[in-house]
Amino acid sequence: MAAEVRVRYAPSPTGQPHIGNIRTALFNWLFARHHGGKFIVRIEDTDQTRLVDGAVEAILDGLRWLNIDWDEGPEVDGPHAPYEQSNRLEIYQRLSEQLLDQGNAYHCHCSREALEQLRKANRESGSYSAEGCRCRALGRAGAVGDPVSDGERVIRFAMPQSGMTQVSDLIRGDVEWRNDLQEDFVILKSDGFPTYHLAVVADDHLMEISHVMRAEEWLPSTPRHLQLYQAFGFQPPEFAHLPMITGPDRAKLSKRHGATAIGEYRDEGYLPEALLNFMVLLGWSLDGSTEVVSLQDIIDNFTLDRITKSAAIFDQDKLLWMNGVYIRDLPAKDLAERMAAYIPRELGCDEHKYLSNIAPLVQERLKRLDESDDMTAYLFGDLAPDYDGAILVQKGMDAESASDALRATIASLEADTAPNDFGHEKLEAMLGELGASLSLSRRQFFGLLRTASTGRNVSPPLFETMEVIGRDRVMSRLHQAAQKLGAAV
RNA sequence: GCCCCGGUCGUCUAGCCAGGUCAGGAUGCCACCCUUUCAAGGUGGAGAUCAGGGGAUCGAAGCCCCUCCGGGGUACCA
Repeated sequence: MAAEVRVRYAPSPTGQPHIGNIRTALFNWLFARHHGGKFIVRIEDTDQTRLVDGAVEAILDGLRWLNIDWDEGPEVDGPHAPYEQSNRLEIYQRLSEQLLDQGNAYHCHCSREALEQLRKANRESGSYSAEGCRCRALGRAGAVGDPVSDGERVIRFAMPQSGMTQVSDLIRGDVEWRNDLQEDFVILKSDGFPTYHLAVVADDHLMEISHVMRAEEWLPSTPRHLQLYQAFGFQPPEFAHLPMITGPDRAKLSKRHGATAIGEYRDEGYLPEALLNFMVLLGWSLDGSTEVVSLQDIIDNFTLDRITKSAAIFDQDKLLWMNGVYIRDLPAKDLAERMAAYIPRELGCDEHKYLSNIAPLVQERLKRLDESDDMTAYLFGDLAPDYDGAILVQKGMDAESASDALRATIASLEADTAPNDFGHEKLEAMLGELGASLSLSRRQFFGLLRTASTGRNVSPPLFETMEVIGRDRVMSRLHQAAQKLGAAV
């Protein structure tokens, strides 16, 4: 690779940025960073009918969230600005004129319906045939002379009617197409906007893109692009068509497969670094055995020869596992801060501090950050007063023995602990001994205390949890539990 | 219909290009260990006739041919 590596991510702002789309961005970015090249973002807003408000911002937010930075593009600009195709219309129009002049393009007045008929009539190939549409034969002069449909005309590229077009794809190898099977595709629409094909070729050339890395769904349109490069006399870039990401049914990932927008993953509490690690493994591998890879190692080893050819199903289960791995790997303070973002209350200064005491307790139980609120609810404030007292009674006990055990615990704690003397080690020693004298199993006794202290029968280790909750609140919760049991007895 | 790409455990994949030990790892699932619950961790297990069929070879997941299946593309969408 002699020249500088320049790759681009070229999304259309037609909705929420898709996970498959973002994966393409990620691969381009990794490739650029691996080669010390440039990563460019270009907004392909050539379809005026599908624009969605706020989509550009959502796309950029998605990139930022994953920590993918761009060297040229919206907000940062660069030597090839503007980076929104809607602001580059003159370029495409000028280029279309050039093709018209060269005889590589022509005006076409045919209606969609007429073309549809043509395609149907051509049952064998099912494609539009230049023979049916006479516009190409009319040439430039003929088209201009038709005042009636002047406003409806488009410009089509005149595909060569013989020969082959071949690409040496960096991932798929040599692929070739018969030119006579290709349609004369539209390059400039009747509204004056270019189609993807014209715009992408023009801008990739103008922006000096060295490698076009895009999803496999683009492979079939590559011969069109190659022919455009040739007609313009431009040197084509290298092409690398990435395997697609599919849903469990192996069809192209779409909304019906559940969460597909990058923002949903953020909202559900996935760590960006975990999602990134997971996504890169969809189609790329370091060595076949390493799964958790640091970003630096990914960048250092990100080469095209390690990219798979086959499409990959997006496996939520494995993502969840990996998210857990990354959560467990976080420094407690960092985890606490991230958890705070998922607790839908304003946390005071004390509560933030408290949260960093809690974080280590829930760390290895947390799979997603959005569980933070529920998983810490009983640690904050007062216990929900209305949990069912019946869950206090553990397997193999009755309410009376539970009640007795609770009263004994209360008495013992009141006598032998103080607010500043409520450490988990001491609690464990004390209550372990007490439990032994009670003719209850550890499981039963500790289970009872767990439920009484937390209102749940699942929690982090009991004594650490009690310590974090603190003596005052533990005592009041024990009393509360005793009352519930008293009512039941 | 036509064109193109793909096909290794349920899933992500290593191995393929430069044929040669029980096809390796991870996830998910199951069991056991640890254990005050849930997790985490540890150990083990089930799970792939390498899509199928031919062929050349002493030898094929790898090379060649055919078939099947899956997907993508066939728009004045990207």
